[in-house]
Amino acid sequence: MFSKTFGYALRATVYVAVHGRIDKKVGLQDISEGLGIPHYFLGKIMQDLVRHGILDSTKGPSGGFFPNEHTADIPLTNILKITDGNLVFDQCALGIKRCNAEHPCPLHDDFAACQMK
Amino acid sequence: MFSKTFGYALRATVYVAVHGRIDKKVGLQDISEGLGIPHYFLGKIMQDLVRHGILDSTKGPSGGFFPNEHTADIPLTNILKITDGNLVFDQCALGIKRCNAEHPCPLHDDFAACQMK
DNA sequence: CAATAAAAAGAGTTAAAACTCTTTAATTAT
DNA sequence: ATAATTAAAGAGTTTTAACTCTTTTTATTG
Repeated sequence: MFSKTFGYALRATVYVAVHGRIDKKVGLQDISEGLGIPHYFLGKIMQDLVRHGILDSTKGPSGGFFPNEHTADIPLTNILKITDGNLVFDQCALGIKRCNAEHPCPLHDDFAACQMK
Repeated sequence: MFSKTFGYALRATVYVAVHGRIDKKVGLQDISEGLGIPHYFLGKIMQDLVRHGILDSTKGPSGGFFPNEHTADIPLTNILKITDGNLVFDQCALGIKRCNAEHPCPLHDDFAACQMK
């Protein structure tokens, strides 16, 4: 349902939001040790988060990751979309192919209400 | 977080509970077509459910799957344990290795409350 | 009791997710 | 300017989950 990658991304974002500022960047090493996430793998995930504007980063000595003006307001679902794509959002909660507004499954309406696309 | 297999198992169990009785068995074909789950794969999953007593089955012509006296009362978490193991239950919600009752993470207590082992 | 129909069991293959390593580019400090 | 440091990018490998096929066992029915 949710990938491990999503969990890592979420936790790393919170970690940077809590520990970092523009004048106090958080290094990859620091995050991966602090959260127990494989170093190289987390690198890839962080790349993605920065690319999508969830966080900012700089290279070079004393470089690292830090929150930007949006970070605190980003809906969790944005991160979910980045790591896991839209699958959770555009398919039936019960996996029924012909489920739609006309022929809703028992969960259709409740589920639609919390998808907030 | 939850495997696809778990979703299949859950849906198939409900399908059999709804459509089957001891004198009206539900065939694998029927379930897999009704729910859009790959035939052979579902076979494996059903095997497991029967082995663990979630459902009953008989072989032979007009054989198939049917609910037993427990089926309706089985906690969803039993099925989760069968398909996904205990991982969801015995590790920290935030994935922090040194999280425990003494050194709880922010979610520890809330999460423990809903693990109901 | 033979033929048939169904699930169970065994033994895989394929595809996707998780993870690693190496090289390159950017930044800082000397 | 050069060396050092750090993230980005590229190009993988490994592991796990998802899925498939074949053979065997069990039950039913004519």
